[in-house]
Amino acid sequence: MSGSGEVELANAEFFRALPPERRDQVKSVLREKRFTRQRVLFFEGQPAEFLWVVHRGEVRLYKGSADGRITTLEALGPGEMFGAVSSLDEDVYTASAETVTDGMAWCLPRRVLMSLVAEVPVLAVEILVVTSHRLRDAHERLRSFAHDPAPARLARALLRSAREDGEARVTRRALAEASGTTVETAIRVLRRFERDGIISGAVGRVQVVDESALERIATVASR
Amino acid sequence: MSGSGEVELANAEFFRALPPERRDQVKSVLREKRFTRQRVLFFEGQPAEFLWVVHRGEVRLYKGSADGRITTLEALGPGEMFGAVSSLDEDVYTASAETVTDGMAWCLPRRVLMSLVAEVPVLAVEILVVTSHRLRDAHERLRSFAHDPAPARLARALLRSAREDGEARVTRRALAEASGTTVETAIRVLRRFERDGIISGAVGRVQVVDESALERIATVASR
DNA sequence: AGTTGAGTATGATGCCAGTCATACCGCGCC
DNA sequence: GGCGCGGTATGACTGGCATCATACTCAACT
Repeated sequence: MSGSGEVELANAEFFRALPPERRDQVKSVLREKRFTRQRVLFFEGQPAEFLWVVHRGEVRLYKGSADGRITTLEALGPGEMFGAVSSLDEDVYTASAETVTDGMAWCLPRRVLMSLVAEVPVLAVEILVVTSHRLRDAHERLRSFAHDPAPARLARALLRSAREDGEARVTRRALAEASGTTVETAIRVLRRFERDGIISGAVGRVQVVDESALERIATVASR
Repeated sequence: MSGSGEVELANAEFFRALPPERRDQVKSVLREKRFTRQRVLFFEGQPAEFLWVVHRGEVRLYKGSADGRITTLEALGPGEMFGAVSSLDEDVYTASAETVTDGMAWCLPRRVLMSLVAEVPVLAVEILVVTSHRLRDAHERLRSFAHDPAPARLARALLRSAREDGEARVTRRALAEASGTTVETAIRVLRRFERDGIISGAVGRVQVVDESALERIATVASR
């Protein structure tokens, strides 16, 4: 995620790789989907109809387990795309998408995407760069989930969602779902961070005070 | 991973997207790297010099933690590529690669890869399809690592590495590293599987007897 | 045959974290 | 104001899994 403002079509992932004249052409096919917070955009398993690009607001991709637990896979902000992977090589979405805040997203129909990529192959490179980055990210989180203790994973999640000023607008629940643990553990750990002067807490908000301490916790073997 | 035989250049990932005349041309630039088992091909953090494609044998990508524990990210067989993601959008490898068996791999220098993609953009689509598939895979494992108990994760790893006849040539150690647990737990869980008649064990080898039972354990909330 | 080492196996111990139950607080809503 | 709800918080209980120590089996090597 990269900031919470608003992004021009021309600067958004995917669209920025489009030649300007094409961009206007595509614009007419685009649907604009306005949304309020905590709305499901699509569920895992539904037919992948669109490539989505966030214009304003925040969206998260997640997966649910059989027992109802949820894991957040990606948090996306203005300019970032999602649904591309499913649209290109699978016919259904392989994760669910939910809005975090109010906002708006552009939707590009799958068929248009396909023909666009066929005509303007550079688009594939653009999508590839984004996908590559996310794959590396997923690999690193995979390693972390495999062996890192909960405090380290939570520290990572905190650093991820904190802005430049160190503030993170996230609930304990959101942090838990992003770091593969439960709300209770998140609360306990964050409470300890607060006692140690590493963060200061508030409702639905966490202020990172000692960033380097968090980074130490996130990376070190922790014992 | 897809079988353990040998693959023709023309059928390998990446190369199959190349027009035949180009293929011969590229062939002359290719290096053939022969290897024995348990050899490190490259470490995480080293400059990404090549795109690799397995010709014969098995290779795995992995990451190590500060405390020495290892997580296997991908297991790759004949025809499958790796190092592409790093080569394209980063200048260093973002994971380590190690051979599992004896075999051979083709190495395509990074510069050649870059210019090839620029000239033959369809290559980007080919790489994108592979990368997309791996990203979806990584996401699913991420969910599994976040909340699934060790038996479910091990069952998954077993199903992944079993061939059509149900035999998996893996050590307990390899299974542990692929499922985010320890050798001891892997042993314990596999022992229980064996008692329950789900698998039959041997040194460095596991025979899946009751595949559907494994699938149940892998997917169900396990309690 | 004896040695070595890798893989496999088991039990004891302890910690970490998940579950359950409960409670408080602030806030929006009726 | 009273109510309900979501987020936060805490304590008691429980269980899964890691750690450590130890030992067995088998194959390779000498």
